[in-house]
Amino acid sequence: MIDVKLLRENPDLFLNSCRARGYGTESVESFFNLDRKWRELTSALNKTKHDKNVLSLEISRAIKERRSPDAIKDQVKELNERIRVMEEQVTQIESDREKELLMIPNVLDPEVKTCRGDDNNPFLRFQGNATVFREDLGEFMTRTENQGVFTEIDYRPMSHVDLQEKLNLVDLERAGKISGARFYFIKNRLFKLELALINYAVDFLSQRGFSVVEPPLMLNYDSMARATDIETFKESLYKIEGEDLYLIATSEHPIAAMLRDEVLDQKELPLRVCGVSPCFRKEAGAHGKDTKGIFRVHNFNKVEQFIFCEPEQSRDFHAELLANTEEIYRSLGLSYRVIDFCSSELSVLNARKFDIEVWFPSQGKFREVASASNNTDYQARSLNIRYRSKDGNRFVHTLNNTALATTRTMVAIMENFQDRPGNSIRVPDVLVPYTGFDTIGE
RNA sequence: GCUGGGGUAGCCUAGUCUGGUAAGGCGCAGGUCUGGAAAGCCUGUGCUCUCGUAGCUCGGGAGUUCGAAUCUCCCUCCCAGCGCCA
Repeated sequence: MIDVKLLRENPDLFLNSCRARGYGTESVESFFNLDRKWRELTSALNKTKHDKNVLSLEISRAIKERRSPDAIKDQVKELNERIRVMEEQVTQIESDREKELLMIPNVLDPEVKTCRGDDNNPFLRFQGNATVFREDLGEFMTRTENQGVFTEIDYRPMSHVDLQEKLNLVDLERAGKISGARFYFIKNRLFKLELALINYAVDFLSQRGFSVVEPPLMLNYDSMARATDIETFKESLYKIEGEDLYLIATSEHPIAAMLRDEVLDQKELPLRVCGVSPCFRKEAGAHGKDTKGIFRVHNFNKVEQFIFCEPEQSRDFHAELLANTEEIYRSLGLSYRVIDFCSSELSVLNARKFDIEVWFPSQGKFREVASASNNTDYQARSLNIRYRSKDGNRFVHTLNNTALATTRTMVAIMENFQDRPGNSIRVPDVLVPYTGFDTIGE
């Protein structure tokens, strides 16, 4: 939720943000219309309530002085009826105004480029040495603005779908039989690799000041609605039938909601939290995309980074979150590019967002593996998370970034570290202490 | 799931029986004092707005009443005991 005071003081800030995102400005205009009506009505209402309070005291006094209060009582009854009618109107206007307010997106970080379409997301940097099939060199160099470092190969590596079937690592068919498309059984050494990835990421973040939590996997409507936006409800969330509960789509949401309605001490900030959990997603907006394999699935495990901090520091911590994930992928030996997001591609919550996209040689594409968001005070205001400062209680800023989602990272490992005939997969060196083996297959 | 006890401002607590418009302490901020500090003393310290001799606020909602932290009902969360259970 945005800052109403700031909106009243500086409407242009929000109008410009809406325009840059490609949203209409109707919400802002409609808000001001309703706000004007609300001011007029609450003023009249408060005056009437004041009159009532005065008369009420008068009754108290009359009783003490042994005078009859009946005449005053009748007056108050009349006022009560007027108050009841006015309150109904105010409640309606407040609810309409609130709806408009929730439609107004966060103010963009001034660094965000005004542009549209994910093809135009500004490229920031490339890291690594990618294995690139000759035919994909054009795509690779375009996406890295000719800064990509690569090793050329003259064949297309096996897709993870074929490889995992060949090596008996995933059973999609039976998962489909019992649950449907986009479900999977992970088996054997691939499962141990998954545990290794989780443990590696948790250790990595623990060494960098993060506490670790396994969150509730379901949230009630109120907490979920405050932690996220309408788009997530439409595209991602599974509802539990007959209960006020939703399966989480990321541990970001329970971690953010964890501190809702709390006032933190300034000393507690920054608060770095690492969340580990399954994530459940309907993928409603992705019909036909990535239908095979485990790249896009209805549930997967993810290690998430989350930071609560003071407003002045959120840009620095955004950079820290990005650097952490880059370091994890670099240490795994995977090549990636970092992109900044276009104004039109950001979610309602985001002030700014970076993505990390790893090179998948069999697909011949960079694909998203991590998403680093700075939600400034937007999420914290909805969740009412504040801290005590010299200037009174202020809303914290919240930031999040994937540390590592297991399925996508395993796909990346399968596609980048398979041998030529697709008989085995090399385990990244940093994971060997966790897996206890250095090869899958053979 | 059952029984009992609880939820009051950032924290702790009084008020609830007997309805009359949230008392006090801690912490925090400012002032006074001081060479500087501590202590003491004074002031402020829930939210909203149009900033007032204003309105709202006692876990949430509904009811009774001129008036509810207080009485009634429903819900919720916490604690203890019992039951069930991986």
